[in-house]
Amino acid sequence: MNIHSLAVPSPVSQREPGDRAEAILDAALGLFASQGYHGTTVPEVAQRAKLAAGTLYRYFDSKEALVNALFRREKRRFMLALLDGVAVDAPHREQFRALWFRLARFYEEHPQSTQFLELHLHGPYLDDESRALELQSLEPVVLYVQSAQAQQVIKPLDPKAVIALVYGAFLGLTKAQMAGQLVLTPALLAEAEACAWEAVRR
Amino acid sequence: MNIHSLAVPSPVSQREPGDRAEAILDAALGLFASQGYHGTTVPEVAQRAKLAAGTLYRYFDSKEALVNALFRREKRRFMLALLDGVAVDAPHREQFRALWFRLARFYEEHPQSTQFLELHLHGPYLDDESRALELQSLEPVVLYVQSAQAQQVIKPLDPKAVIALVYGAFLGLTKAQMAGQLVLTPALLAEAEACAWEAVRR
DNA sequence: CTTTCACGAATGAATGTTCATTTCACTTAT
DNA sequence: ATAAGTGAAATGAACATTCATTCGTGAAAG
Repeated sequence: MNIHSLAVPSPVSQREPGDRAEAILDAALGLFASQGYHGTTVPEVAQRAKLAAGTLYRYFDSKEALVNALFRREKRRFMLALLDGVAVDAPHREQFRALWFRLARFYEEHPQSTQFLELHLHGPYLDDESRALELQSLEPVVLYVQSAQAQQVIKPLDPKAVIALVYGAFLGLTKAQMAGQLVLTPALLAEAEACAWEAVRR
Repeated sequence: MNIHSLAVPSPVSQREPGDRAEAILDAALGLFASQGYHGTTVPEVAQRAKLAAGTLYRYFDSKEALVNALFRREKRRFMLALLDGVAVDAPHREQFRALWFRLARFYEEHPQSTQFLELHLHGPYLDDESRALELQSLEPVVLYVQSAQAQQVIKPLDPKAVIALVYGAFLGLTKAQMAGQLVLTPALLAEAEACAWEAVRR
């Protein structure tokens, strides 16, 4: 996709490209999340990242490459926040609560990322690699649901329906908060967690 | 209006019964729903509505006026489908079921409308009138929830949280279906309705 | 009955603007 | 000096919108 060393003199490793590329991705996140892909211009992204429009193209081949790189970074962040170090041996009820509050924490710390991932899930500009990552990410959660179902703890629905219901409910809350209709206090989040559990428990 | 609207250039004398504006809105619905506002061009809308780009401007002042007219038409359709003729005297459990299946029916019959309304809810191109309609539409549903809460039938959460949870869960299902991960059979919808009720019942 | 006329509706090429992307002259570090 | 990185401006394409023109129709005139 972006930086190949084919047609260019071999790159001397005296720079720190990570920082600059990260800054571009950070800038793009806020803009894509609030204005969408087509509603955001490249010069806008560059300005927020404090560089000139042309310079951005040294880090990303195109606007499309940028949005895909961003999607993959945010998706990985999200899945890491959701699953990394989760206690797979805990009771299913405990795991459910843990997953819910990990969702809540990720949203609290990265609302733009949540918004971006939701908004761009079905964008036609996402490439095969991004789509593959999307599918692959769902797998561990499906396994959790199936395990809980095997223990008769969660209703025997299609696991993807279970996920859609619970995550959909969570997203509904975040949307209401972003629209200013609701404040997601810890108390409300805890009550909503109980609701979500009641929805899917056997 | 014009009784003889057979003035179409060559082939078409069997136009939509009423208005040409309706044909434009129909065309715009499909495009805005799948490509978003900025991702859709006016000539594209005109072509799908089978008229020239310039002609569209005889019916709508601008692209923004078009998307607002469309938003209001679809929002009204949606609220009508959800609430019109609902049995306000039935038990709350019955009303909940009725509302859920009205959602399902509307989605089944107008998936693009569901998608459009969800996608454009927070677009900065929506004007004050559209936003006012949005807020006003929520009111009857809030009243239903409050009534059920007064009867100790639904959990005493913020009514908007109840709505966000239930409608969010429903939207989660529709998204999963549109992504091809799920098929919303009548059986699944009925099971999901039971889940949603378990989530919010007292 | 046929021709002419008037006028609103419809057209699509033209307009000015904005965009993604490229180019190039300049800086900076070696 | 040289190589690599950078920003400002240039470029060409695509966009929303406009407008001079054409078209189709019913009425009027012959």
